[in-house]
Amino acid sequence: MSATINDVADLAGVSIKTVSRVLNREPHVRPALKQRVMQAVEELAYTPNQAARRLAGNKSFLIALMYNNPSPSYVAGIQEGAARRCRALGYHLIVEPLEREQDNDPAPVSNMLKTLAPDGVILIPPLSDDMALLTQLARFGTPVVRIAGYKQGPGAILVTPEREAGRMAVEHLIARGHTRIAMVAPPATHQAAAERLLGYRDALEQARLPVVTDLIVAGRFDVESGQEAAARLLALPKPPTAIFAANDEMALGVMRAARERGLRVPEDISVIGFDDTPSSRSAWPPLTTVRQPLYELSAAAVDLIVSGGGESQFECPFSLVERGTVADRR
Amino acid sequence: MSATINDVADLAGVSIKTVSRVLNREPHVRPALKQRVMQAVEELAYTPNQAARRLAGNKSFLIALMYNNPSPSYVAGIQEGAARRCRALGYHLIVEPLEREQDNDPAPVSNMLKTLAPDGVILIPPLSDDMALLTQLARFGTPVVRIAGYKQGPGAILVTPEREAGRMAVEHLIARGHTRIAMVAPPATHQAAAERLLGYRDALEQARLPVVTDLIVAGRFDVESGQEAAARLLALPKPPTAIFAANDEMALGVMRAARERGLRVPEDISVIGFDDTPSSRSAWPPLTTVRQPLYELSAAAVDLIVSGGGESQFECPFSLVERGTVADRR
DNA sequence: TCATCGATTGACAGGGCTGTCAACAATAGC
DNA sequence: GCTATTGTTGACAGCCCTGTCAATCGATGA
Repeated sequence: MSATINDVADLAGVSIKTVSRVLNREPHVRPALKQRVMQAVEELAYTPNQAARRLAGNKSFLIALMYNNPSPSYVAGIQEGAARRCRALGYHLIVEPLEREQDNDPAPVSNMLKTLAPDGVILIPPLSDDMALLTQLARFGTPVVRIAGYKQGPGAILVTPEREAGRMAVEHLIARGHTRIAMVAPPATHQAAAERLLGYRDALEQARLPVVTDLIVAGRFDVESGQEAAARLLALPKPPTAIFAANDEMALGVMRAARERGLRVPEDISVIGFDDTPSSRSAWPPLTTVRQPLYELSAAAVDLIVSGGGESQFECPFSLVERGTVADRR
Repeated sequence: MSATINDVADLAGVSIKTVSRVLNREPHVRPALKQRVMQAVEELAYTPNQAARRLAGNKSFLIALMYNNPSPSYVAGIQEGAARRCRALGYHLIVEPLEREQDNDPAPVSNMLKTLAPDGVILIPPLSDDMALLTQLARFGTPVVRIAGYKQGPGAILVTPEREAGRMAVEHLIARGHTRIAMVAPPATHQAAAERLLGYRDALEQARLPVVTDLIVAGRFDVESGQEAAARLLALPKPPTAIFAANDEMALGVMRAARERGLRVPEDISVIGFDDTPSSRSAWPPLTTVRQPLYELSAAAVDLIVSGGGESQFECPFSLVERGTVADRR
């Protein structure tokens, strides 16, 4: 079968403990020995056995990604970055899709924590702010990284500057000459996304434009709610010339509503989304949106767990993806 | 810390071996004892330690999902079904995104197989037909389930009746009075999807309609290639009245091409896709498409691994999702 | 009634690795 | 040159389970 640490030790002519030290990058090994060991490892194509490692020590080299986020592209982006980074560091990623927030059965989570004892857990919104879950994880002492977490609570928070990103989107609109800008806001439950609304206000205020409450309508992150919200917005006596939707799905809904009223995008109404989902790319006209660096974000989350870093913030660059739904009115 | 099997054995007043037997559903345990043990397990909230279990026995209770499929929604669907089923059976899912087919570095895979020793591996297309990978997996003796695998090769194949599904789509068109039906075919490399083309022919032949080679153009599964293909199709002297695209992205491209020529969907040209991605739902008009039962498929894959079942076929029901891109010409 | 045989139970030995600790070597300090 | 440190190395125990195998129990058949 597969080579064991004994084989390597024999081949290198050292004790298994020394091999172990080399493998775990522990100090106190002379370079010459280290060299010999590494060569033996190479020669035998030796790979340490994870189960034995975990049983003896306390590291499992496993990281769990928990989510109940309904957007496949968001989850996939995060997952891809995390898995790649894990691989590079000799870790592996376990995925744990949880049921919706209502179903707060703690058993599956406790279960997983006990059987697998992952070295860390990555949470993505809206789980990042699920207090019950956070408390449960804290009881186990498992390091937790909350991506785009917002509320105070146990576990490192990896803040994404959503507020700045929201502002960036609106500034783009303002720079194109729009002054009457509406927003399809995120649902109140999604705390991190609420920051986007704050960014919207920031941009408006900085440009000395009024913040009109009629121009802010909350949606539920799906196409239908975006459509409904936009229908209301466009029926206003003084309708907006541009609409910023808190995610792409709702932006697509906005475009639908516009079309229903016989309005052309972007000639009659400009639209900007958030997330850069595949849908936004394949829509017609292709949606101008804000891209989150999911890949980099989750890679950083893994790093944070592996390095055992405490509370930390990661400033990552959002970028505006200009496509075809914003008209220049200057 | 967490309770061990010894604690359970003590509480139940039996040997640890008996506890082990109960936990693993082995025979030769008297109901009375079984009862006592289960109660002790309950009381201590005991969960067996995966690492120890694997070290001692040969089961890791881990299943690996490997993919390099670029469609987030496809991967997410499969993953969701697999992870849920795993949880129900006491297993866990590891995800391994592989690099594109070109990068055939076997090291990461061997590595993972040796360190984690998963009880099985699930492959999704196009990996399901990656011979190099299949051979490598076979060398390790790890059970493999290939979702929508096509070519002969080692490992159980889980066939999805893509051919029938393709035919279903085209029959839908024919039933609506279309007789000149084009297809944006899948790339030749995607074997499973090639079945969809066969289904297209089947439907045409059964309806005694001619199979015109000019009406079959291959795409690359992305919006652009769908657009290009449709541009060619629509520029034909006798253009089709309906186009069946081998996936949703290309169908969206078809709609784009139609719009560019000033054609209305579905009034002037009907379009039907394949996969039921989120994009198809949020497109305008929403795309009529074929839904694959991804969730059920991957759950079945897990079952196959856990039960140790050999070669097997799973007939799963595709369904036609009628939305707004097919006109009735009768 | 007694040997026989299957059902039931437990003792024990690892599985592959890391933590602990003791042994020993090299270096520094006086 | 000699002791006090610090740096290196290995022996050994043990992590928590399962496989093996022997022991015990109870029932069956002669």
